[in-house]
Amino acid sequence: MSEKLPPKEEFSEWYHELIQRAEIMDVRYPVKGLYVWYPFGFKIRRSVYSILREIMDREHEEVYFPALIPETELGKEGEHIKGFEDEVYWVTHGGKDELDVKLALRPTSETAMYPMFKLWIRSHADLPLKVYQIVNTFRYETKHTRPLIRLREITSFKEAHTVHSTFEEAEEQVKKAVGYYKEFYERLAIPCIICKRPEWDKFPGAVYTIAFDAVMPDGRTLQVGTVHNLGDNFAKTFEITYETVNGEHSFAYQTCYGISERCIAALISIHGDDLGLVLPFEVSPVQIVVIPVLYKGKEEEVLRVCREISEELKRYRVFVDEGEERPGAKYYKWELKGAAIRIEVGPREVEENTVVVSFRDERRKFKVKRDEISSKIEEWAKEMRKRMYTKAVEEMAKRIKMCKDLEKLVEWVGKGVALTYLCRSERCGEELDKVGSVLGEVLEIPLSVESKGKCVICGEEGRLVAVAKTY
RNA sequence: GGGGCCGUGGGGUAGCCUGGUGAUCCUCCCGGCUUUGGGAGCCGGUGACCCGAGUUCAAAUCUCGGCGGCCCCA
Repeated sequence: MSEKLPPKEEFSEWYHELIQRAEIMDVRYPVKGLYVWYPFGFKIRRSVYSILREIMDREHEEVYFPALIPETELGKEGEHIKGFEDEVYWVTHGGKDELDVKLALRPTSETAMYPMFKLWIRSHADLPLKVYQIVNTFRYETKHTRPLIRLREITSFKEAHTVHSTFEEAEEQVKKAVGYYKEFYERLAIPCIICKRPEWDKFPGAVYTIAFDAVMPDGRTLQVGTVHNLGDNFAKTFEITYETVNGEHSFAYQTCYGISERCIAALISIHGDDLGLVLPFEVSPVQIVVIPVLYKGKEEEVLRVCREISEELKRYRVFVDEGEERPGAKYYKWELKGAAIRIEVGPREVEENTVVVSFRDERRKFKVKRDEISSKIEEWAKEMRKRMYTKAVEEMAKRIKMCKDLEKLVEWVGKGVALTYLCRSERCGEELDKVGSVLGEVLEIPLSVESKGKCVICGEEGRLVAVAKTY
């Protein structure tokens, strides 16, 4: 028997407790901002990232670049280094000797990759180049660190980097990347706001940045994905050129886009409830849990049926919980851990050739004929994902409010996301950014709203923007 | 950047103000008995005062420093 979780309304406490109790991360590692993946958490990571890999593998190749970047490369792109210099960890010594050239622990890998891209790319035939890697990155965060959300070591940064011969082609790639990320988050049943970040908040060195934001239960947003068009900024710095068909030399155009384990923070936070994790079937470490209801004298028969069911469903991640606890305790335990489908088998079910089934998101119980289970799983999984997505959109809608005047907006930001209109002037943008973070011009949002209106600051023609407190 | 609060078994806590008892309670964990259709009960057991210095006959308790955590404001 273990204690209840704090209610989800107390989001911060709920999140922190759940992360530990469900055995996702151990927060006790003795360095601030670094956390340990438990085996259970790591299984979630693995299935989430295998979706991401599957999507990436369609047109990218996986690579691995070193974690250490020489100061001379990291510092080459002026804007880029300005954006990261306060957060870089430096390796300054090799044993007792001080290094001639300090080595940075990658905060991101542009400056590790692009000097090599210069060597890899000679002619138009080498383009486009599309690669990705899933690696750890380091950032010396000074604000509150939080498991999966704000880390000093991001353990699971999926970063893709592409190189093209024209700006238009890079532009196309950005669109594709946005499409991939949409698909990824749809499979996790997580609705996102897709925005074009304002100038002052774009990726350092990029022409522009498109970002995916999830809305957390406390109304703050979590940036869970970014797509950058780098133009030829980095190509000029790192001399990435190619020979055209005509024999001329031209700078290449680049994009990069990334997703980190924040996607798992969103997954947990958006779907979870007062009892714990609710995970889509596809990513649940235990997709189906079978609970035997044992009575003295009838154990053997019930266990035999449970094991048969498990064998029949072995193409999924099934677990028969034969532990000593009573059934009720097991229900709570597997609800905490987000087992998607629960199957209960007791003497009654054995007698009738049925089982009791319960879905983690709904929690109602119903009887199913034993020989029908196997053929229904896919359908159940699909419906469950759909229900979860619909519910997530509804919850999101509750936390987003159209605020056409500034007073309302000021009042709402902090409780949730405000939608409003903003003209393109820098002054109005900065003014609005004082209220909360301007996420940028809204490109897509799973709600219906007018895309144009009057600027909330000056009253001129403006575009739809989102403003929120962010993680 | 500025301010405040707090570090006690694996987790959560009482004790600290006013120094001295076998360091409290819940939970987890281990062993046993008994039970099992939504967090069972009883018995027994393991396990802790963040680190360093100082004050003192005596420090979880007071002082200083370090490290770590949390919160508020900009």
